[in-house]
Amino acid sequence: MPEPAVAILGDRFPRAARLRRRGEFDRCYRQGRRLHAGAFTLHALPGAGPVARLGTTVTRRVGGAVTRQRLKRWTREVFRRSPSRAALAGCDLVVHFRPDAARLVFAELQRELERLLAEAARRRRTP
RNA sequence: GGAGGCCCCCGGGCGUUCGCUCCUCCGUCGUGACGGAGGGGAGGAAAGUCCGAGCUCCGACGGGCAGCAGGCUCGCUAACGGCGAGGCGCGAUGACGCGACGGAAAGUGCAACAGAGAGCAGACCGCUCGUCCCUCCGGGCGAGCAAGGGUGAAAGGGUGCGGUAAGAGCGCACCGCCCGGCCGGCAACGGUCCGGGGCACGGCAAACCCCCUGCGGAGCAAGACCAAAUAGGGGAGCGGAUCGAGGGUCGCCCGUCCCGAGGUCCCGGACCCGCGAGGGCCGGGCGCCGUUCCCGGGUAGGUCGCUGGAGGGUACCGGCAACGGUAUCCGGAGAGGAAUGAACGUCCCCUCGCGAGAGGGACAGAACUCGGCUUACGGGUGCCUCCGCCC
RNA sequence: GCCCCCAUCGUCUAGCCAGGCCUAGGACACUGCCCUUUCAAGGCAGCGACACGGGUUCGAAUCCCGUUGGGGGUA
Repeated sequence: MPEPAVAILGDRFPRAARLRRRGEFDRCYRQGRRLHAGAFTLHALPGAGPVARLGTTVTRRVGGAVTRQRLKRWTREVFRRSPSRAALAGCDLVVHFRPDAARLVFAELQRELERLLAEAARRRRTP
């Protein structure tokens, strides 16, 4: 059976759509294009895979475990429903939060992250 | 009504949509995914990592020294620095709370400054007597004293009476203290009916230390297993007894078991000499096969460890209680860049607003698992204490 | 995750183990004055700290407990 296409994936977010190894993160940091928002950075690395893959990193300086987990969950939620997701198929993405991300609320994060995702998708089509 | 104390409980509920993770069942490809159905899915502190255990590895263990920890008594417990009850001390008007609470009549040490004197002490101002000088005030010398003043955190019992030149446990009464007996209590300790002692023995052991008790180390990134590559590789062992250099583990030392180069004897030999008894020589063999162990090589990855356990609820029984016993019921997370989220409706509480409505609802996220402690934090029931007012 | 260590002026540090001499010392920096035509250098003076909360002691930066905040090791 061929790998499931993005259209079949829909709004779902299984393991195949997540970065899971140290090396994959490092490759994004070193070779990926960086896009900045107020409190976080998006590292985007184009690839040949069938789906876009996402990883999230938060420094301990951001806050306690609850704060850091919340940011990761929000990030996944935005990515999962993002309209730019299909256009980014094959890309490896890492969202890294900086210490002042603790003051973010969901609506603000959603607006900024959507902006970066759309930008990444646009630059991929027209390099 | 206001301030507080103690114990216990809860940690938002219901519904819809889109997702995540694990388990079971079914189906398809195929042995791991995908699809479908059903079910489970953060806490009272999951936290800090401060104690105590289980579990795993370091080969097993004993003794001494060192080190560390604990330290009123009796219980509870797998264990504890935890909990319960009791004793003593301190704090609070009180309910109640807090306590590193063994030893200073073993030794060593410490006590700045002030003060005459700080450890088996001391006489600065004083008090008294004698004597001398002096008109008086007062002063010198000798002797006795420590009541009063003063210094200090601390100055060798307190109050009163007697006593005296003035004084002093010098004597007496009461209080306190020490020793012994008696009584109550398992004990810590208490009582003070009894006897003895005029009182010596100050403080600090979160100073060294002494006494008693306990403790091997590391930690699930412990540890175990698996396919593949360097690699169809290399090395050692595969009879017994005895002696035994030495080696190996928990900070050090010693010892037992353990491992063990090698020696001796026994043993073996298809080789050499001899007719033979036997002697010599060689050997614990080489090659091949089998088997055990080591190196490669425990690194990245995968699987296991991984959740059912000193488990929880209820009832009865024993116990003041902590807790224990019996019966019965329940099944309560197991991820791995790491699952509980997002959006909305409604109910509950609080704030703002005449109102429609708006905003807010704490501390905080499992990572091998338990028992505690500590810290953070929202709310509630009950009982109790003190104060004010009313009847 | 686990295991350790540390905390003193704005910065770097001494004192801590054996408590009192600490009203906490030094260097650089900062402020003012002197010197100089001016600046620098130099001299004098000043400002300025024991992370926080309890406890032990007559007395705590020092000893003990807790909290907070930093740092390191470990695959």
